[in-house]
Amino acid sequence: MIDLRALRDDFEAVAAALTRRGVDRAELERLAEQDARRRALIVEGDQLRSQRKQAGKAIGQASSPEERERLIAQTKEASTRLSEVEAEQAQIEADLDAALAHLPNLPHPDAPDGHDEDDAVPVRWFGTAPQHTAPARDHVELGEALGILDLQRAAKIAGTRNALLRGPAVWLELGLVRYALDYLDARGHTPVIPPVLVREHALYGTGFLPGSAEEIYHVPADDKYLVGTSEVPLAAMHDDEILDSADLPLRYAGFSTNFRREAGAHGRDTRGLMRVHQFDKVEMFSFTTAEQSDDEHERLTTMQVELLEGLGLHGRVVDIAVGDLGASAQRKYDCEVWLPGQERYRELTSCSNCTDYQARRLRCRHRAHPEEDTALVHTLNGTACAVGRTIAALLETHQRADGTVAVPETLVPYVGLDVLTPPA
RNA sequence: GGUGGAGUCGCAUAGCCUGGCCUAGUGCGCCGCACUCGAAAUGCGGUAGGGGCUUUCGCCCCUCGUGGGUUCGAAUCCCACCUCCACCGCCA
Repeated sequence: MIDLRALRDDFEAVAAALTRRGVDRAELERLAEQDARRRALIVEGDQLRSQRKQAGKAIGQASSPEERERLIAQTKEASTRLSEVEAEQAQIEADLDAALAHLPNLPHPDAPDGHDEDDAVPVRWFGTAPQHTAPARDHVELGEALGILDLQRAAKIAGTRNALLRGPAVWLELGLVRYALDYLDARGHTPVIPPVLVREHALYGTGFLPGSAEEIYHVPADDKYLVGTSEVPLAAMHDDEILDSADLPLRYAGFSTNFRREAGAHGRDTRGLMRVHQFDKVEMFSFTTAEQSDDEHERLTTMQVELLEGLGLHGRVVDIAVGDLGASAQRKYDCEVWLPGQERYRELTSCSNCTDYQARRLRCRHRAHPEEDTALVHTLNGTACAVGRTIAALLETHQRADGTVAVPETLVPYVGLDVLTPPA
């Protein structure tokens, strides 16, 4: 949620920033008008309540029954008017909240213009491009040939866009998770395994609701939701808390299974591990002060690159265009890895600075001393390892002409294997 | 799933039956001041969050789990819901 006060006090700046993201200026003007009306109602309501309070005291101390009746009649009028004012205020606040809930975050001034992934601007490259003598095979072909990926049976059990890993792929998955968690733990990110079936509030607080409802699995019997990323429970950990500024940045590494309906993705990535309804992921999450968040964004992005480089993958970091940002993000970097089987760069990880947008909804604040005012924290999230996509990239990158796939050196101790070999 | 209990200003509690001197008391914690060479102890004062108004100083309103209701007036009465705890049953 954006700051309504900023919209009031600095309308032109907010309007300029949000129109970059495609928000209609007229809508913002309407919001500003509603805000003014709301405040006028607050003033009137406060006055009426104040009157009523005074009168109520006088009634309690009335000297005679006649005096008492007279005062009661007077107060009745104020109460009637107050109920009208309160009704109008409630209505306008409901409208305002609904409209605000749909507004995206103000973009970073340096985030590039544009509408979709093609407008993203590459900012750096990492690793070296793999050289294959034979034409590269894609991860589905490789996984099936190695006997570690069974998509037919996954579909039989659960429908399309599901995967079944078996044998060495399981060690690969668990090794990747431990590799990422070890890396993060050593850098101050506390490992967390959070709940993945959560209340609506957690999704609202992180900005996924009401905007992305069609992407989220809902369990109506209990009115709960399966999260699409552990960003959701990690952010909600400090819902309605006032953190000690000295404890910031507060850093976590969440591991969870993630569920996504992929409602708008018909026809895209229908094969393999790139886009499935259920996948495991290690996620980084940081709570920082407003002053720290830009640096923390760079820090998380750097760690993402190191994690991918450590796996011998080649790719680039792109600065996502404002029109392609998620609602909560002020700026987002994606790490795109070269997939030899597809002959293109594909997003493997992604890192967003959400500034105070989630914190305002979550009422997550910090302060240094009891006598100071509170300030909203900034929240940031980034993928450390999206396991399915990473396995795809590893298979395609490290495949060899003889049909085997090398396990990168850093991963060998975690996986317990140095090569994946087709069954005899 | 069943039964019972409980949600009050950081923590612990009083207040609710009997609505109005509740501007929510008390203890602990915390901050400041005094005393002290310093500290402890002691004394005094302060100590929530949010919103609005205001050039300033300040002032006002809301929040006693949440939302409704009754009433001139609700922490207090009524209804619904949420959450937590205990025990029983079932269960990895």
